[in-house]
Amino acid sequence: MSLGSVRSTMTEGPRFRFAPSPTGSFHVGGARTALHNWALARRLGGTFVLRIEDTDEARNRLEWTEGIIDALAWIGVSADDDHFEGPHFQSEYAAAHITAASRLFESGAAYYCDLTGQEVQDRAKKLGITGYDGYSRDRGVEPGSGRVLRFRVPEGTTVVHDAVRGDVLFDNSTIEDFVLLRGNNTPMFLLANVVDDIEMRITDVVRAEEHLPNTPKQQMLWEALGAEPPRWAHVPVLVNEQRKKLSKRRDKVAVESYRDDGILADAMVNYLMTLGWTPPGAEEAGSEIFPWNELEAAFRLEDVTLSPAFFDVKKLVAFNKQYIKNLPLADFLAAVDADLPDDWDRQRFAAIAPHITERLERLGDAPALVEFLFLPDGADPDVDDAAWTKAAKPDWAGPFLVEIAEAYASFGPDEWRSDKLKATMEAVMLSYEIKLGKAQALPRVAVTGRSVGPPLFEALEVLGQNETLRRLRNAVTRMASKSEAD
RNA sequence: GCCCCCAUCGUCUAGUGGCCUAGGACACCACCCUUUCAAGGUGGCGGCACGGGUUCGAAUCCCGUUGGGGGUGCCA
Repeated sequence: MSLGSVRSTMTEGPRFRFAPSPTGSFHVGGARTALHNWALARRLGGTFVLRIEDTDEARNRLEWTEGIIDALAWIGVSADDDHFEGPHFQSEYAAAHITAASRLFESGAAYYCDLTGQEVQDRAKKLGITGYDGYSRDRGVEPGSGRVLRFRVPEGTTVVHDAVRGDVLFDNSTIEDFVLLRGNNTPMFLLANVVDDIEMRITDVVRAEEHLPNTPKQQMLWEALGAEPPRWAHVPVLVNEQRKKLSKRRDKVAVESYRDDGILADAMVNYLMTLGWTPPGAEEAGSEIFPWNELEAAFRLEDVTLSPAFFDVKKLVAFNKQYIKNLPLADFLAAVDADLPDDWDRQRFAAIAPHITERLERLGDAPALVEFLFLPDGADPDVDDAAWTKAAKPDWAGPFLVEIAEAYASFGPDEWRSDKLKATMEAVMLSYEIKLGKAQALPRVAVTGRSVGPPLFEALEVLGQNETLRRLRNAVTRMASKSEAD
């Protein structure tokens, strides 16, 4: 990853942008917006511009920015791709913001006001209105310390053409003369944002719906600055189970936290894309699982839904399960490696891995499933008492266990294979008139400590004859002591 | 309060006036398969918020009601 200014080689085509503020973690909603912009930029042969809106938090800039770029890379938005441009930093455009503000003042599109925040509030209260009443519109206030620059909202109606929702009309009389420059002469978000977009020749603004109410103000600024406004698109917000906008405080929203939980990037990307949109062909396919290149080729703003979407972790996990199951073994081993204890024998894990991939919801579930294979020599697994009691209950359980242990003891070194282990158990169980499902229960608890896990005979093959016999004999002893106690 | 947006199964959605007795995915339930658990297969449960219009015909168009959400800073 390089933080140097990466210039896109794309010179034509639409220019999209993704403009996060560097506040630490990367929000899943932001990830979805980035994905939308990315899909469109690539499909349309355009550019994805990354701009870090770091107006006042410049100190941790590098660190946060690296985090954002890494998170973007994780979801496939790669800074090395030809369609990627940036990062640009809002803080580096401060001069342009001030210049634009001056132009607006000189043209009369904006004016200074010397009221303090408190005075504005007091006036509003007295007048029975909310917000600013336009007090200084025609007072001819000159620039000066403590004076804010406000935009002179013209009369009329502002029409926002939105690719997702169609035309949205705003009566300008409902929009107050908003602040462009603070009393300390620093630019407000709205101004900085618009000036940056103009400077970066942005043609398409695709973002979450929460920005829709800002849009008429921004559009008026574009026009006042003599620029042609971009194409707008506002996608619905992501909400929690209470149907509130996902928030950092209440909800688990950090992309990194899902990654750390063992959610695969492809699963996250695929799931995020299905919120507010369905890939065409999903119904015929009976599945919503699609590779990125197909999602990218099919995504259209016009097809995006209009209502907020619940970020459902259950469905995310369901997607993740599919993706883990479909992962080539080598990729699975690489992905899960970080979740395995350092001292586990990787070769041994690789031997059992094919039998656990379809049993995992998250990568991090892997260790618990096969722990019994990685105990120090001579150590016994923790036995689930309920599972043991249940498996040991039938009258035949004890004698059957003894016979299995004896049969397995007679295996030669080359015979210790899952197919033979299974065949032998099937032969023994015949005289007990039980099925394999019942027969394997006690040996399973004896060897793994639990009633569920990977297929037994495959696990035994990996465990090896010595350790298997030791655990089986241990269990035989336990059965014996139990019947004595009775 | 004011402005804006939205409204199909529990959830994500398909549906752009007749193809809808409303389709799929996730979740849930049952059965089958089975070496436990998974996976897989089959089936099931379950929805057009409400009220008025328009129309031969409305989930689809219009109006209203209700409900939800977003925004309303010298935050971004």
